Order: sequence, then C-alpha cells, then structure tokens
Amino acid sequence: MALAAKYDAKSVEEKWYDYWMKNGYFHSEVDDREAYTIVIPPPNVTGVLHMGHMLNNTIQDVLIRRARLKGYNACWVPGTDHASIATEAKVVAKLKDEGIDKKDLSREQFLEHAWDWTHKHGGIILEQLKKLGASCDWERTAFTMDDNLSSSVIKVFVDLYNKGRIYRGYRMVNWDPEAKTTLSDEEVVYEEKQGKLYYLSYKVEGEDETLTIATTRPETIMGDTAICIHPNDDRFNHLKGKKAIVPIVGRVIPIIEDEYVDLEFGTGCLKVTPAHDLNDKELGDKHNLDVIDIFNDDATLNSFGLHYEGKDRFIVRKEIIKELESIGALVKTEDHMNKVGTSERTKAIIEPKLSDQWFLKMKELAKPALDAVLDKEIHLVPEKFINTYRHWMENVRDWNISRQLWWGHQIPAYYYGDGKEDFVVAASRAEALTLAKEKTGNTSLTDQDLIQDEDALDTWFSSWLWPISVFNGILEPNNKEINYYYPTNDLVTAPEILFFWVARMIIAGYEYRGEKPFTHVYLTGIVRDKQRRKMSKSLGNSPDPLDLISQYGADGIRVGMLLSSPAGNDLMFDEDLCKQGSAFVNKIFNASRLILGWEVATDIEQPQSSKVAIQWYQSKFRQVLLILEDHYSKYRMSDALMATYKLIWDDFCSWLLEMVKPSYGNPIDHKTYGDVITILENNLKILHPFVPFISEEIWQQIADRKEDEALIVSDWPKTDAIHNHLIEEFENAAAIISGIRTIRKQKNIPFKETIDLSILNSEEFNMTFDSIIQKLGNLSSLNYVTEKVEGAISFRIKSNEYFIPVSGAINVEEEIKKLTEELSYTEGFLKSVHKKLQNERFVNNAPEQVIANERKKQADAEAKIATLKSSLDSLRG
RNA sequence: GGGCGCUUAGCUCAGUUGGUUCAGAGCACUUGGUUUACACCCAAGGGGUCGGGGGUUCGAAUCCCUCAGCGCCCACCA
Repeated sequence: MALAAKYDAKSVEEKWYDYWMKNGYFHSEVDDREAYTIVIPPPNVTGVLHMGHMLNNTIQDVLIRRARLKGYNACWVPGTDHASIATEAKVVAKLKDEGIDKKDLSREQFLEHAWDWTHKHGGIILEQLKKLGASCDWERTAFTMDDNLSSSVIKVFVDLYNKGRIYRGYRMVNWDPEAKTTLSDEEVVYEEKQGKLYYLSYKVEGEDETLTIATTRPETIMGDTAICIHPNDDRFNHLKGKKAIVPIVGRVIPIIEDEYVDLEFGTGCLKVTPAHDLNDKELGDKHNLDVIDIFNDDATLNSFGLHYEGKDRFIVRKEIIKELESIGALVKTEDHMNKVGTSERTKAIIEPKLSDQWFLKMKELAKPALDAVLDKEIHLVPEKFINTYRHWMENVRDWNISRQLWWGHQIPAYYYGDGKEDFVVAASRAEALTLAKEKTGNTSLTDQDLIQDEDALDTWFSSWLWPISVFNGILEPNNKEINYYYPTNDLVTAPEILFFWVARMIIAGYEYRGEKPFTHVYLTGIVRDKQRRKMSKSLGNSPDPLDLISQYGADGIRVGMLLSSPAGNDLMFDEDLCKQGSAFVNKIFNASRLILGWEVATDIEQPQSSKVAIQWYQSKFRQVLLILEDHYSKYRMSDALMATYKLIWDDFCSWLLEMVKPSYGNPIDHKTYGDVITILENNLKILHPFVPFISEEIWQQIADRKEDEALIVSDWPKTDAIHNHLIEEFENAAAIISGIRTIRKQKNIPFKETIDLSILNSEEFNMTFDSIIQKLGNLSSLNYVTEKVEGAISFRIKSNEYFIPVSGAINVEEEIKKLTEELSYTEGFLKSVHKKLQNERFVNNAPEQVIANERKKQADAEAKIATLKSSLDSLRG
C-alpha cells in the first residue's frame, strides 16, 4: 500500500543513490572475501558524458552489482585521464578567447591555467555517471595526474630508460601542426580524400631538355634535393648521371637511381623531399641527400619557402600551382584519391617531420602480452578481436612517447650540457644532479646547470599503468591492496582503444606485475544512430544522456542500452529502446503495486491452484537462473536481460500473478501472499543489476528492513531443484488455456461467461494444472470424458481432444472445413516423415536419437489423424 | 594493397558440434478485449524461398566454392 499511484523515477533514483552512498555500499576495503575488480576506462577529465560512456558504464555497473550480490568484494575504481592533447587544446583555445597567447606564458603560468581549467570542469563526467546509477567506489577516484600516479609514471619511465628500452632518436614522426606536437602512429587517422596529382616539369641542367615528375604536394618542391628514376627504366637512360633544376627555386639537384620507384605510377620520375616524406627520407639516407625542412611548427613555410614564407602549406599549394603554370612548368593536373593522415584529436592534417623524440622499444615487451591473449590467459570478448590484436602485436613498432606539450608528465630527462647526449634520466632533480656529476666527473655542477626536457609524455604512457597505479602498485609493489585487487577481473571498453590502451596495459601488467592486468576484456560496439552514423558531438546526432535520463529514468536507459548490445557489435541506438526500458520499469512497479495492495486474510486456506502456481514458478525461476548464469559467463548481456525480461513480464506478471490473484474484492490467503513476496524478492535480486533503482525501491517496501539492510548488498538467489515435469505440464496447460481463449474469441464468448470443458484423453493425463485451467479459462466445469461431446466445438493438443459445448447451432460446414484443412496439413506432414523413414540411407546414417524422434513424430501424426478423422465422421453424422 | 567480420520477419538481433518443435526473440504491425495493477495493459494473429548462384550430404540458415553489397582493422607508393 506504500507505493504511489505512479512511479516517479527521478525522486526514487536520487533517494536511493544517496542512501547507497551514505551507507558506503560502493566502498570496498581489503577483506576475507574474494575480490571482484573493475577499473573504469578513465574518461577525459574535462569531458562530458556521451552515449558511448552510457553503454560502457551500464555494462560495468551490471557486472559490478551482480558480483556484489554474488558475495564478492566488488570494487569498481573510477577516475579520469588528463588527456594531454585534448585538454591542452581546450586551455589554449580558452586563453586565446581571453586574448592570451600560449607563447607568451611560461610553462608554470600555463600549467596554472590548465589546473584552474581542470578544477573548474574536471570531474563533471563522474557526477553524470552517478545519475546513471554507477556504483563506483568514489573514495578511490583517481586522476592520472594525482601525485602518486604521476610518480608512478616517472618511476616507470626511469626504469624503462635504465633497462635500455627507452631511447631518444632523430626520426620521421607525425607532426600535428594544430597542437604543435608529435603523435604516435596510433593517433594518426588516415582518411581518403579527393586530391590532385600535379605533373611538373624540371629543366635538366645544361641541356635544352626537361623531365616531368608527378606529385600530390607541389609546395614541397622547396625541399626537393633529388630526382629519382628506376635504374632499369630505359625511358630515362639519357638522364642518368645528370642534374635537374627545381623550378622557381632554381636549386640544382642530382638525378639518382633507385629501385624504389614504381615504373607504372605517374611518369616514372620521382621528386625526393627527404624532410617531408618517410620514403623520401629513406632514399635520402641511402643516397646521402641533403635534408631541407621547409616548414615552421604551424605548417607555414619558413625561409626556404622564399616568397611564400609565412604562408600556410595549403595556401602555398594553390598559389605555387598558379606560379608554376605561369612559367610553363605545370604540365597537367589529374584527379587523384589519396589517404591523408589526420590527427585523431585535432583533425589537423599530419605533417611528416624529422625531429628528436623519445621512443619506447616495443618488440620484446609485447611478447608476453601477445602470448597471454593467444593462450587465453586473457579472454577478448568477442574473440574476433584476437586476430586484430595479434596482427598489431606482431608488427608493433616503437612507441613515440614524447609530446611537445606542457599539460602532462614532464619527461624526467635533464640536460647538463649542449650535446644531444648530455643528459641523465632520474626521478628527481636531486637524483639527476648526482647522476650528472657522476657521469661528467664534474662535481661543481649545480641545480642551475640542469635543464629538464621540455616535453611531456603521451597520455597513454600514464593510462597504460592504470590497473596498477590506482592501487599504488608501482610505487609500493607489495602493498596489500595491489596484491588483493590485482589482477582485476573485467575490463569493459571500446575496440577503438584496443591498441592505444588495452594492449599497452597488458604489456605494463606483465612488465610491472609479472601478471595479466585483467581476465576478460569486453569490447563494446560503437553507438550509432538509425542511419548507422557514429554518434558524435560534431554531427549533432547524439542525444544528451542526461536528457534521456530525465525523460526515461536511469533504469529505463540502462535497459534500453542493454537491449541491443551484443559484445563487439555496434549498437543502433533508438530512443524506442529506452521507451521499452521505461515500460518495463513501469511494469515492475505496477506488479509490485498490485501485490502490495492485496488484502491478506489469515483465515483462508491456500487454494490448490495457487499452490501449484507457486511451485511451478519456483522451478521456472531456477531454470532461468541457470540460463542467466550461462549468459553472464559468456558476457551475453542482452540475452541475460531478455531472459530476465521475459521471466518477469510473461511468467511472473502474465501467468503467475493471474493464477494467484484473488477475484475482485476478495482477500488473498496468507500463505500465497507470503510465497509471492518471497518470489518477488528473488525477482528483484536478479533484476537489480539492470534496474538498480526500482528494484531497491520495491525491495525496501515489501518488508520491514533494518537500517543497514539493502537490496544492493543482499544475496543472489540460490539454485535449487528444478521440477521439469511442472514446467512441461504448465506448458501443456498454457496451450489448453490458449485454445479456450481462441474459441472464446471465435465464438464471441466473453470471459465473464463461464463455459464447460470436456477432455477426451487418449493417453495418460496429468491433472496438476486443472485448477489453474479452470481459473484462467473461467470454467464452470472440467470433465474427463470417454466419448466425443455432441454439439461442441473442439480443439486438439497433442493427442487429446478438448470440447466446449456452445449454445446455439454450430456451423457444421465451417467446422468440417477447419478440420479438413488441419487433416490435410497433418497428412502432408506425415507423408514427409514417412519418406524420410523409408529412405534407407537416412535410417542407416542418422543417429538413433534423430530416428527415434522421427518415429515419434510419425506416431503423433498418426494419432492426430485418427482423432481428426473420427471428429469429421461424427460431424458428418 | 593485405587481414577480419557481416548479410535471417518492417526494425534490432539469436540460431552452440549440419538432424524433432529450426526457421526463432524483442519491438513494430493487424484484430479483438478491458469500470476489478499496468493502453507503458491483456489475448489472438499476419509476416522471412535465412543476400544471389553452385557444390558436399540421406539431410544445409549451419560445411565448401563463387558472385554481389556493407562494415572494421592494418599498410610509407609519389
């Protein structure tokens, strides 16, 4: 009686979230129980919740809540990532709005702004997660730039450097001219773009001849230091050993020969620009060519760009084509599709650039991490990702870990001299000074002589330690928390970051714990809209998760997200799913309201029908419990939800409650009421991971609960004997009831009007559900007869025939027609079975079970035909 | 260019080793019902030659080949 007439999701959600928090139910401490741990994939600290997070965190919360109910010490560690590039870009943009240029700030000043920004906008996303019901251990909230996590990063860097795995190298790297930093290969996204292929003619030095090359990047002629032809290309024999003159620039460059050149592409002549193309760099190294870098950091041209100095590369491309055309150096232009590397974060077009950067050697580190997945030490769900993972790991390249950014962990390398190699790597300035003194033998060095490397580390260089560093396992490898919670159990994340993050965490796990960081990796799909477009802020096709929550309730959204989310498959998000979710919540609420509204009488005996119904449901419930176990063990979340959904909606609400419901105005007997309450309680337990709020709300209402009692920390229902015969008999009863309903509909007999049902049984018949058939069929009587009932409509289930006498004339013609159709269908069916059984090869080859089944089919069909025939005979008189 | 995956009802998807009830589920749809928890309800019902073609088999949505369409990952061809 305590439930309101209508379910108010908002107030219920707030009430119970506060209650859970207040009672510390999300918090985990080391104890005697077995730990079940998940570390959250840390979202960007200043990010906001999007649909991908909703899906991801719903799944994590379902896993965590279920583990908690199953008696594990469940620990879900939340936190955020400093997101070096993304955050720095936001801060730079914000400063720009205020008229401040990053260049005019010192590192310290800039970092102050960045921290302000972080404090102001940071952690909003975690507050949003609370609205979703996420039961994270908020006392453990971590941030990749927390002191201990930062120290962990530095310690690891120093360690890897000392192991010889980190080195500094002058390499061609990916340069993001927008963020003005290098990127790792994984941060470059290649996009197909329609471009042009320009054919340019170069004069041959000292001759009245020209050669033509094809290029997509005419602006880089400023950096040309050679022309390359294939040594076997007879077309260009006359050019060998000669030199060419770069148009506009006038520079004389050699014509070299290399088999790298593709004879089929373009003209067979290639211009070589070692500073701005990886292949050209390799050619340059091989042939000792000059390297001329023509770009500034922002991808405008430098002084090598002559009169184009200071202009952007793409403007220069347009202008230089005009100039080349005017001097007759542009031969022709063709359309050309090519893949352009763009920055994952800023979307800027990447410029290959030579520079000094820090790298981590990956090959050896990757080995145990590869084996772990191939040997199923770590399970990727779904398994199709194993191949992708293997391919990447087997071809892993050194990781560029330095970024020309300030927001992040500054590289702990300290320069004490002018030479490239005049540096030491140490966890602190003091240690660095000691090391520098040792290395140089110069004891008069002071702190002032040390200059720390300006660069920061790639964000992923801190998040790859996440499952260890959140438990402080890097700094204190033997503390009791890391030993207890590590390895964690499940990781739930998007496949997009399989290499960025997952693979590297596995690597770090083996390197720093000698053990896997988690056992299962559940890879979710991408959330897309109905047009299959990825939901993103820039496309504007993503609903605001908080709006959805206020509209459908957190429970509703959770169900909606989970209804269609097979692991690894994209989720076609449709608001209708949320509608279905909140309808389900409403159904649970109303069913509970019905039960709690019942008047209970202690002086009534439990009717036979209720007793049977309760026993049946208990078996059904246990059966579903096993199915759930199976689905969960395979991480089939949608299936687990659907099995629960159908159990509650169909078996519990549509069948059980209808079976035990007292007739209008009458009280329910005490025994049945108690049984139903117990059943409801168990239902709520298996519902709780999916719909935590409504389930807690009702659980708290259906009995007097102690102050510290709560569904969230109760226990998962126990399995017990399943009476399969009850389940089977119920199915038969349900078919009979359905038959009655069909006839009522056909003959327009309203439910209120009672009818008689006669059963002509040709085989042993179990009467367990008779009382229920009577109740749900609203029968005045249920009789077993030995002869057909005259003047009655009939229907058949298996080999039994059921008769309902109807007042008024029966349409004999119609009945005959109906029976004839059924007969001819059954005869056709029997014929196909006969054919099969007469086929010797089938009888010889098929397993016995299959043949036995066919024989059973044959017998059933024959019995049914006999029944139909005799019915027809009696109808025809 | 290489690799992986997908194509089953209007929509989103299940279909484990080929074998009763395997051609399914949820939603949507149609029809009927409902002063007695819920129209976010109840009941009944329609709907698919399992992308096309070929093959293996007594038997194929399931295995093989091939074609078509879609998606993803990886890769330095100007």
